[in-house]
Amino acid sequence: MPPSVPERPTLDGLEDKWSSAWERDSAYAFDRTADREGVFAIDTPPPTVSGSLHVGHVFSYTHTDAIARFRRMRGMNVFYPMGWDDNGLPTERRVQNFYGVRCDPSVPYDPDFKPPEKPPEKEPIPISRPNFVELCLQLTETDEQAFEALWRRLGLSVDWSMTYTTIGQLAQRISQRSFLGLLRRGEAYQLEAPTLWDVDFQTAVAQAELEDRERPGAMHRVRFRSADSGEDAVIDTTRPELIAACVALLAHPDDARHSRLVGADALTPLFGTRVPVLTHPLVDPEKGTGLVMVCTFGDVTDVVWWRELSLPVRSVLGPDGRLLGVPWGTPGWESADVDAARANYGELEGSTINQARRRIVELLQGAGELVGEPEPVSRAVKFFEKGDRPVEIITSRQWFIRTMAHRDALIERGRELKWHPPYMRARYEDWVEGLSGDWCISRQRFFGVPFPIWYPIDEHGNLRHDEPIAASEEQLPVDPSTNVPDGYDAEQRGQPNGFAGDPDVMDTWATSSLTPQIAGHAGEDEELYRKVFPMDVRPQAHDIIRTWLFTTILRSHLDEGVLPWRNAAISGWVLDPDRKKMSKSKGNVVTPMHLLEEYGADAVRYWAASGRPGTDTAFDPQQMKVGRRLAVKLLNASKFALADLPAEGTSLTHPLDRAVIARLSTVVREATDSLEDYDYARALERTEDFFWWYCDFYLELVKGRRYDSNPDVTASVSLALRLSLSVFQRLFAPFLPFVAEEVWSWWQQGSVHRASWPDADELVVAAAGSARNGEEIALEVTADVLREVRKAKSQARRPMRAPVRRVVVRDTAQRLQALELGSGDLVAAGAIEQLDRVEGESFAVEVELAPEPAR
RNA sequence: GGGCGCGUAGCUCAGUGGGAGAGCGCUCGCUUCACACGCGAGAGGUCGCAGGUUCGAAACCCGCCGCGCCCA
Repeated sequence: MPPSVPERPTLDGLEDKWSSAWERDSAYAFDRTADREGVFAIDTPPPTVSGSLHVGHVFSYTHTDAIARFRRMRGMNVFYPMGWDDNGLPTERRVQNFYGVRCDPSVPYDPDFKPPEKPPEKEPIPISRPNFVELCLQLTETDEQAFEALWRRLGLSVDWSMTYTTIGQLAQRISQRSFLGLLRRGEAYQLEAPTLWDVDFQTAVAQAELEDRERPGAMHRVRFRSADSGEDAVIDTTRPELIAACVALLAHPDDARHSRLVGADALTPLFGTRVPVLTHPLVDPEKGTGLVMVCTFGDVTDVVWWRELSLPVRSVLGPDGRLLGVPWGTPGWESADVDAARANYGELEGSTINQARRRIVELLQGAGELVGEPEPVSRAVKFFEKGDRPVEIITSRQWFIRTMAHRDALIERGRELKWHPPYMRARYEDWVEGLSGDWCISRQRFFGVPFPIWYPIDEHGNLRHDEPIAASEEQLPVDPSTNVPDGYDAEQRGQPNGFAGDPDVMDTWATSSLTPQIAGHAGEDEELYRKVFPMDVRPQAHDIIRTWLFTTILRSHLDEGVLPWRNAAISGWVLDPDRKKMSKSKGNVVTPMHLLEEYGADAVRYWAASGRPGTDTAFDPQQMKVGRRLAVKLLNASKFALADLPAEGTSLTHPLDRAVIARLSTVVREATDSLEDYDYARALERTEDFFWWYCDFYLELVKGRRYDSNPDVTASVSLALRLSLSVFQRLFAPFLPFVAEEVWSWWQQGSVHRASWPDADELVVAAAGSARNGEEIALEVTADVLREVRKAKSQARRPMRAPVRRVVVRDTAQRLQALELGSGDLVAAGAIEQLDRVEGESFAVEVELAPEPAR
């Protein structure tokens, strides 16, 4: 096919032109008839669908796309699906704000409900759970369409026929099926236990969803008294509002200061409750008085003490974060002075934690039990990462997946996995080693995958949590709040001798930890699943190693006994120009669409692909300009090499042509090795570096021969140009897919993205022993001299085409001999009339310009 | 407090034992037959600080300082 090169090549419109062509030709479709060995499967991260994608998404998804395109050109059958993570709290919050509604499960379903045009300014409208879920589905679908449009514009080579959502029927079936399997095998269990709790969202949260925030507080020194001797037992606490929940005082076993108290009981101030004074090695004798109170529950250490010392539970905190009513004087709530306890506690009941803390300090002061003044302190407080108030620990019934029992095996799995970059494995191991409890997966929320579980109700109307009724395989996916278990009628819901559905939904990570199974249709399409699982690579950012990466390994380990993938490719973050993490709360988030419009997709991708694996990278539009320049350069170099090019010969007969191909083979080898090792950035850097050199020196040197009228002269250079451009176009294809496709289409059949990746060995053959004959040195010396000639012209402020009367090159004999091979091109490119060579120790060039012509 | 990473030109970053590098920015020049969205040239650095290993250290080791992230 003769090349068809546009008169004025341009980048404008390439995104639309080629993305629709790729869609039309199913250019990136996974071929499910192919062999398992030829499959390269990617466990694409499903972005959270709440709002919009930002430039950080563009950054990391470009990395994955470059790898996908490379593997495809290597002949692999690439499985590259997209998923949308649309279930969970982020969506609920977005729907609440967007429509001005809130979910109230007690409200009946209204089939005609329409959200108001504008959200109400004051109170959100309470709507039923099914109505709420409908709005969630509606809004996420709109967002997902916008996300897909952006990905297409960016040129992700995703197979859009494989898209899944984490709220979809497929994901629900697979999540529920996996859960039921875990339940059967005893890896999932239900337990009433102290649980991390967010009082605003009123749901359990997991250890992995916590973050520390530094908060001001105050250390209070509070006097307890020994029940028998009346002796002081003074403790320090930041949480005096929990004194009513105190179940023990603790000292370190070696702390002599408190040994007389140990073994006796103490009375709590204000409430007069007897609590034992015990010892535990976790108490820090250096802190405060060395005596601490244990409450149920003030923090996670309290849970440890409560469990290890078999202490009772006294809960004063409700799920809404307010102090509960307490039946003083009944078993468990005994008091030395019941009336005083009632009176004092009456001041606190119903108030929030902060209100109660202020009031109890006044009560303690009034009773003379506060020693000194509260001392301001700043300390790390645990928050749910999406929450606004500190997490509390509240006893509730939750579902757990066993992790503690599998810790050693999970660390071993982490060592089987190949990490890119390798040091990221430390984050995984640190996390697994630091786990303190099993994974709580139930959430008291609405938009998520329900537990496929009902409970029988006995004749007295009590739920039998210990006899859960599991859904059958045929029922999946089920919503136990509308579906009915086998053997029951719908009328029996909530009735004595009837049943009740489990009201909770699964944590969003409990679904997204199954992305390899969901994308591969595990248990649904086993032929497909066996071809793609275990997958080749999990690409993701480093901040979710403890959540997504860890839980995915856990689920595959428990369900399949294997690693879910062989490689983990960890990307960094995009930081703002001040090197701060981009986040919505900081208001420094950059949305990508306008960048794609201003610089073009290839340019934005160039910036993204320049960020090293695992390394945080500053947002830098300047780099996008550089990327655009590179794309334009590829257009123009291709035009030069292809437009009206004379016929090529069958072999490279000129030494410089052989040399440039030999050097290109080295670049191909480096780029290939780097990409094989997931180092897209190095591959791009090496390719780009050589390409600019090639344009600045090789293309300039061969111009004389390229435009020669003698076909014997042009045969070799034509071959070299076509060969090298073909290689460059393919090397750039993973990074600059649009411009690469454009220039490829001028002269080649089919898509460059389905072309075969350049082969370094073939280039070595084509270069025909160039390196052996010193021809690469010839190319080097020739370029060195040309640079000196240019320098002389530039310093004389003359045009580059200005004629040179004489050039004297001083160099070693070997290099002078090599220069002979390139001298023809050199004198043409430099407009040199006479080229002389003088043997010498070191390289030096004298340039004598021809006199400036009279104007 | 522990772990990991980072510190090289004004900026963004390559560089893992022998020569101080690239791009951008800046300055100067050049309508050049692929490209002015271009080309050529130039200025610019105590390689965070201190010590050690070595014939030789930006690189390896130790300590410190600073930044970031994760964990406690």
